[in-house]
Amino acid sequence: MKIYNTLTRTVEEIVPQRQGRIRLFVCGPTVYNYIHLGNARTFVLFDSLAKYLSFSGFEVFYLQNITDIDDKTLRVASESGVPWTEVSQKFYEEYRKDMEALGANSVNVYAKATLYIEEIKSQIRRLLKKGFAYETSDGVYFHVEKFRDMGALSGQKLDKVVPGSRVSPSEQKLNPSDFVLWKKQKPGEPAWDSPWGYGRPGWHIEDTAITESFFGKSYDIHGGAKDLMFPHHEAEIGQMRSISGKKYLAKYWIHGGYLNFGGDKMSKSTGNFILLREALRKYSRQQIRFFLLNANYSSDLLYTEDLFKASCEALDRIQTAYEMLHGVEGQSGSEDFDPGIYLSRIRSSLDNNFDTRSAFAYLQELSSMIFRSGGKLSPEIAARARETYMFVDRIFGILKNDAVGSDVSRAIQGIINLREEFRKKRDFATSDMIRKILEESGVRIEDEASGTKWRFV
RNA sequence: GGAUAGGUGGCAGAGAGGUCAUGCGUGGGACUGCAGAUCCCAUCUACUAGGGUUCAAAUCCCUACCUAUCCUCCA
Repeated sequence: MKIYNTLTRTVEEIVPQRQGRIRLFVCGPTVYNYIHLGNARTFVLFDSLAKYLSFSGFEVFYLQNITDIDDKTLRVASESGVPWTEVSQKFYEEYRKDMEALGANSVNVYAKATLYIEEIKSQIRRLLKKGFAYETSDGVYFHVEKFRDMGALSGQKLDKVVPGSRVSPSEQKLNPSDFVLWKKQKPGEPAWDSPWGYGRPGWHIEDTAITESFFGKSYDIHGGAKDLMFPHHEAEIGQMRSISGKKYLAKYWIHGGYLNFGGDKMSKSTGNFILLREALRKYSRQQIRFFLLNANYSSDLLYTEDLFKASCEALDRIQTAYEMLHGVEGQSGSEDFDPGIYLSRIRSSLDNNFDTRSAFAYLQELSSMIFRSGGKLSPEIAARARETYMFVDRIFGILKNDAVGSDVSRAIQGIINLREEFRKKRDFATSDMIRKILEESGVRIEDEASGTKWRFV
């Protein structure tokens, strides 16, 4: 498949460094709060991408880091009067629960930064030895001027970067863009022993220490949302390539767009966000995933209630067509068609820079074909169509596969049979009441010529 | 100031030189006890502006304007 590589600014065929195996790393969350829908967008993207790469025949190893020590962790800890380790542990667990609820289950290893302190120190030691880092009274810093390719990923030129307003005058940095590798301990802060005294790792170094542990000095794909491109990903590249001397840290860099909310980027620091778990209370994970994936992954996506609803309508139609496949009459329709072409079109859309929007458009076309057939498809065609839906579902997780034949479904079927008795007697007042009560309980029923269908809403 | 990505029908959003994107919405009809779902017809000849290249441009080139994001923690 081809994918847009931020590093080269072109769409490139993915050719892994090791035949048939892809090593994928994605920046995970800083666990000091619940994740929001914008975070979820990124994780759903890479979850789906990892699954698609697997389906495309690659053996994928998907690694994600967990930032479990950070200024924000400490701030939350001191505000709530809870040890920082409890804050991290709690929100790490909540993050995992959220991912589970979202069906994002393709990560092989979640690596917590604090479990890699030795590896982090080893990297810092090597950077110091090679002259890429220097020590000051408050920490160890990476000297950006020593790394020629600094800024290559984002296109930024060091001398044009406006230094942040938060750079305090007391800092002894050689260049305003120098970033911290090791933060020396301040009173009351947690710390680990090191050649540079007690302290804790900087944010950027944890990722390269973790990826080096698992993948070595170079791997295939690095993912993340585009807000991490500068300076975080630049810093990672600077650190690892300075150590390794290799051409790449990762050969392909994939950046996802933002989820915007109320005109602005969804962001924890501005308070402009919807928590994923809040969204999951109102909507199904299928609806959330479809909404997040029904857009170009690198473009920003606007969230509004209306747009979300429209997306749900579209998904509903796909879902209804899929369900219709279960009840086909087994007779050939006048308009037989080949569902296989939709599957191959979906695959080529995905092969083309993971164009999920077009892939879904084809799925919608397939759905229209099924509706147009009026439910009269040969079993063979129905089976092939079902295959297409299942393929899409295994990668994107957008279809509801309610267990038909479960105890619950038998109970619901019983109620529907009861309602049918009233309908036969033309007691519509009672039958409508049953329908209304079922609807309020989350079961929608629809009368069709072939019988009454039901589904969860 | 620098960097990056963009400007497509009522809305969202694909396409990347010549043929229907798709979905949501809207109007009408069919079906139905009603509702829903679905179908049919209609609505829509849309591509920021101005130049150019070409037999042909939403798609390529130039100019202008506009938007978003990053340069500070951020998925």
